[in-house]
Amino acid sequence: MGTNSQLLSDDLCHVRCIHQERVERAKKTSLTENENIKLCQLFKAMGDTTRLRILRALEKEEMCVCDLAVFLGITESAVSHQLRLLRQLHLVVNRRDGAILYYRLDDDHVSQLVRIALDHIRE
Amino acid sequence: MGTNSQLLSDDLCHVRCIHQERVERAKKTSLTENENIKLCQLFKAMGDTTRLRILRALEKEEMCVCDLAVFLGITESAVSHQLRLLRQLHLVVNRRDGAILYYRLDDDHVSQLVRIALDHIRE
DNA sequence: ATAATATATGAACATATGCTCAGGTATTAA
DNA sequence: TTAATACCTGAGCATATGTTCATATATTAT
Repeated sequence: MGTNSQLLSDDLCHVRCIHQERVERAKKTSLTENENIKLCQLFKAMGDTTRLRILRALEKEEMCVCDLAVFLGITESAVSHQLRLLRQLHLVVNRRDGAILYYRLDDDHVSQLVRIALDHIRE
Repeated sequence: MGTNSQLLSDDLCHVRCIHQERVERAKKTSLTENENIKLCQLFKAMGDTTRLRILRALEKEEMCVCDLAVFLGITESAVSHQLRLLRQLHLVVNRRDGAILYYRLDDDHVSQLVRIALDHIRE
């Protein structure tokens, strides 16, 4: 007979667990389901080549859909789909000037995230 | 006859472009292909519920594979697959203590990224 | 050595994702 | 009003992704 916490766990479901206390602490300090999902959506949005290039481009100056389509080498439809997603996550906003919609970053969080991420990959 | 830059673009491929200068500037200031891919990989890695929960848990204290499996409610195999990915991107590292591998965050970039992302979704 | 434990790996499968195409809406110009 | 421009949306399709299962490797205990 040992004192390993694995002996305390339920063997019926064949679960091994060395440090039950760590698991409990992790559960207690974890984010809410809703926060976790929103965080994931944000990072996932930035984890795509096309969307990241869009965000990087808008960091410098506002652009319209067809500008971005030419810059990226994809259809305006594809750009529009991605911009909708970025809008929903409050990463970009637009202003209308006649028939043209100019997109820009919503706030500077994107720039901050990119800066830190660059720090990471360059170290 | 107008002065819109769209008239200067090549009509053969049916490409519209309002602001050719902006496209050029975006191209000039864009990241290298390699940097772009690495940035995407980093954000994509954090853009998944399971991996983000792993990273958040390891922010507090180091854990082994079976701890994480119990915490997450998935198989150790699934955890191991995800940890390999996080290792390859230098987001986590491990130390061996006998047969057990303890995982922890590689550096504090993850914490910084999460903090800024939380600022964004909470505003 | 042999068995048990802890983790890693490859294959397979269901789901998610990003793109294009076709067509739709909104704004402007004739 | 009609045509043209700028953008949006839904469907369909090819690819990517995350999980489990079966199995392999590495370490420890008997």
